[in-house]
Amino acid sequence: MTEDDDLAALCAGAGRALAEAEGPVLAEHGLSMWQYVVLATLAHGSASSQLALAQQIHYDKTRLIALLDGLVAEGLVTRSPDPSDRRARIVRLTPSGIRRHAAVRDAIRAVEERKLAGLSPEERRVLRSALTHLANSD
Amino acid sequence: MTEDDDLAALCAGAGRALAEAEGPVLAEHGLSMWQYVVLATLAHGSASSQLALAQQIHYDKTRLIALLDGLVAEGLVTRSPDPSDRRARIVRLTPSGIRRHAAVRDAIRAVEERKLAGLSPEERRVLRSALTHLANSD
DNA sequence: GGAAACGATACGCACCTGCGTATGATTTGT
DNA sequence: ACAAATCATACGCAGGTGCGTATCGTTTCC
Repeated sequence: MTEDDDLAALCAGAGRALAEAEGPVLAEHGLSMWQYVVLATLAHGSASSQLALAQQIHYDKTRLIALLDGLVAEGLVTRSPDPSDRRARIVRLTPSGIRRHAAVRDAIRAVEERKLAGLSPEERRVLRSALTHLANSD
Repeated sequence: MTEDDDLAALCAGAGRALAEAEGPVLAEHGLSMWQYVVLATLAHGSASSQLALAQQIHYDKTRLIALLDGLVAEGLVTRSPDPSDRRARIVRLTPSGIRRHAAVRDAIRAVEERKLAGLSPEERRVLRSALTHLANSD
């Protein structure tokens, strides 16, 4: 019985299961998946311009504008001109955005914790490391 | 440094990387991702009706018809009436479909092998088992 | 045996997505 | 200083996606 599914299919299945479990949590906090991804990326601090942000999260740069508009309207992020390059805008979390992200992140982690139940710490470590390897190889 | 990305984000990243690597391989064999998923599912033998097939691969049942039409037109699968329930159609791989699937599956596995380079057999085992666990829990 | 459920199919709709194009402001390279 | 590249933004288009609805033949269940 070589069950041997494609790795891609396994990733897709796990990803879908996680997304389905996390969807309601995001909804409770009034955020869409992409809005959360933006907040998380900004919280991580690794995005300078809007273009860089779009590339980092693999989101269409022309539609990122509307996404950010929504977050700005909710007071979760700000768009300020970059003093060193006045073409670019620097996107930053507001204090309210920081709080919102922290709250949602904790809720998300609780959901993941539940989905990971039954896996040893070592298995979890290997899982994360292997997924990171797959995402960054080649 | 609690890099600690969301598991969902990690799965998405790994899945995207695999899909990007496998896309060209599928194209070389003249198959779309969904066509390959159907072939693989049929090869696995675990689908009776078209409805069951759609649910198994999480594909919209109303659009599965056109997908199957394409595969039938290419002579890779057949749609025959189920003798035990004349409403249902049994979808089967043709000999040509079996060969096509085997060829693509081998090519896909070679790609995955390359992406997995650097992971020990034990790590690969844990990865597969953990992903399966995530996909099937709850 | 008649009503309700079910499978395959067709069709339309609303949304999301990636992609190309355009424009204005600003920076960079020569 | 002038041309070319760059960033944010707007707009549209073609394709994919899930979802609801309808029809037709068939099966199930009282």
